[in-house]
Amino acid sequence: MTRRTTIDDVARLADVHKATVSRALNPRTEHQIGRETVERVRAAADKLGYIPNAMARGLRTANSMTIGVILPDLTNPLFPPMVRGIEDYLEPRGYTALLANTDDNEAAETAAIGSLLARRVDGLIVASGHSDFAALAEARDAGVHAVLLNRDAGGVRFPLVGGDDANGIREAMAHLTDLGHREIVHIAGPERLSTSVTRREAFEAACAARPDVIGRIVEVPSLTIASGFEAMTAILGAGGKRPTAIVAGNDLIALGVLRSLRAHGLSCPDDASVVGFNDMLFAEDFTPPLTTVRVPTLQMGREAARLLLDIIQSGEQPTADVRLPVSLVVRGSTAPVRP
Amino acid sequence: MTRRTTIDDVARLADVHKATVSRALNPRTEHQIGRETVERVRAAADKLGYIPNAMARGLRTANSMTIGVILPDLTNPLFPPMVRGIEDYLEPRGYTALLANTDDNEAAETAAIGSLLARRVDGLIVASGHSDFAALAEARDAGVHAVLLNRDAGGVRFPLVGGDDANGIREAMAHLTDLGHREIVHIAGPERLSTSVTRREAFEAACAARPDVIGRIVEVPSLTIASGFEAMTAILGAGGKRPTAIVAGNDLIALGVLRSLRAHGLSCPDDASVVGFNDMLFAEDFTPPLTTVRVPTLQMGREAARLLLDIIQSGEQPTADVRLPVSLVVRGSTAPVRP
DNA sequence: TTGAAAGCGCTAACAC
DNA sequence: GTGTTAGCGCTTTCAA
Repeated sequence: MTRRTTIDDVARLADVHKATVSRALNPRTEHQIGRETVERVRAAADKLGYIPNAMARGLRTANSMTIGVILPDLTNPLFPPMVRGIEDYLEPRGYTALLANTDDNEAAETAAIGSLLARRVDGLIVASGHSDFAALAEARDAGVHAVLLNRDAGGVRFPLVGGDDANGIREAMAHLTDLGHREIVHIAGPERLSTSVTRREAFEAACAARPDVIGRIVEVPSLTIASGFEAMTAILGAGGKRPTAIVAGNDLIALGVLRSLRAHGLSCPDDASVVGFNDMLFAEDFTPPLTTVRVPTLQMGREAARLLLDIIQSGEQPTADVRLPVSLVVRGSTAPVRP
Repeated sequence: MTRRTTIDDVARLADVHKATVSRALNPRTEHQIGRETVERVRAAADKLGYIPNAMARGLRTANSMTIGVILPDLTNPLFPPMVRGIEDYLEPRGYTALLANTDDNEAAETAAIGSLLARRVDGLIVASGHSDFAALAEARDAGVHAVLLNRDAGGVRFPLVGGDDANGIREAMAHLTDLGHREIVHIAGPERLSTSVTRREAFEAACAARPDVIGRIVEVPSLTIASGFEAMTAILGAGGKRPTAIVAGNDLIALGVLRSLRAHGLSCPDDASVVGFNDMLFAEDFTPPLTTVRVPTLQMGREAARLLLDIIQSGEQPTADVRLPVSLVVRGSTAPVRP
């Protein structure tokens, strides 16, 4: 890699001091410099293909124009839209996102935070919040600004941008009861995830408000297809009355439920209705197309980035969390209960 | 954000010179320092929570330990596994990936390259290659090392890591002809993508080798569900004999084909067999589950990262491209041709 | 409006 | 085995 052009090269060619080059090329200080000089500097910079070194600038200005994004697994379809939303907001503002996958694993969380702090990120967007995210405290101690995305964290308090999960469950339950369902099982995600708790509580509240509805909760250890499959298989294997509807903790669980139903020779929605959560990619292409709660993941990413940049620029912590509206999308996996 | 601890703080506490701290904390130079001193420095660093400033280090060493990843759209399910593979390889080696989405748009490509060059990435992995990626020349001129992932680029020559697409199409065609299909349409992606060209040529070759097979090619402008839907709708709308099988340029197109079939009240695979390409996430959950060519995207990402780091460390350009094996996954969207 | 000088935090060459 | 010195490429006082 041949030596890159530096500000001194440009200064020499334009026959000015490098400080002048710096000012001429920075939109915020450009007005301090004579019109003609700016032109000359620009011409020189263009000619040499000068691209300022962001590391040198960052070292001097003490901000890296870089945002760390911590998520469990990019391969989980929930996250790419969030990341895209974040990047779309950051990019035109000169910021770059640094991604770190944690796989819900404490060692990786610690490593991720360490790597991001070493790169002196100006802020953190944490989409992998859970109740015992110890490494997050390190970031807090380092004075890094952070915003939580989708999932709340336990110990460390940062503002949260999420969807209105409780309302999503309410709508799902209203839809199912309208269809005549009275025996409903909620397959809930692990308690360490705030979204699981919110959804479960909303489910319980909805049942409490409708004494004719018999609600039951099954908790699974992870929000995966496998967990959904196993939970549904257990439900079908157990004796007693089969529920007529399932409210899954998320779409992956719902997909596992669909697969289990199929494996048992049962039909959805004829033998059981299923509702998912998130409206992830391809939810409409499953067999049957999934009725689910749409969460505006792309917009959530944008909002998180916006909130974080606001915090960085103002230096103030915001007062309240941001809850974006969700909406029920009715498709083929729900139907009136069979007589 | 309170001032972070620097190497001088650690030096003061350990009562050594900062150069000693630097050496003691760097695994590669640690042996130069006395055992006891290393311990003392480590203790001091731990106590202060010292995390070296990667920008300062990068400025001094002239490498950022950073790799730029250029892709069309993270939201396209083809890419998250590749990115994950890249990150999994980079992370334990101290590198971080910087993502840039281009949306197949020239302005964004230029902006992406510029932003990555400003951050002085040590190398580039380009998953958005196409025949007129002009901005790539800028990277080449800057002396940046690069590896192409999945798609080849036109003008600028860099090593490519991809799947054995030609063989994938051969296997798909063998499968279809075994099932008795003789009228087959290939819905090909745009010519600017090397994968489209390779697949199309393999399709043509397979047809040429089987004179009893009537192959036809329909080209679409993008590898999307919408393109697949429109193409299939046009095929069904046109008079003449309907093909008994479709070889889609990728899974998204195949999905569009499935949707179109359904919209026309036709059944897959009864009225037409469909083969996709990539085996992207959830291909097995569609209606019907998609027969497709599995491309090892995660492994391709790893390989690309490995190749790039090798190039960076050795300074040598590799001789040949890397082609990873692909395999046909037979599922429900293909069946024997109806008599 | 522009120049000079200092320094961000680190590592590498050179001393001893 | 450890200290000294210089400098990576930039921005930002302070002067003029």
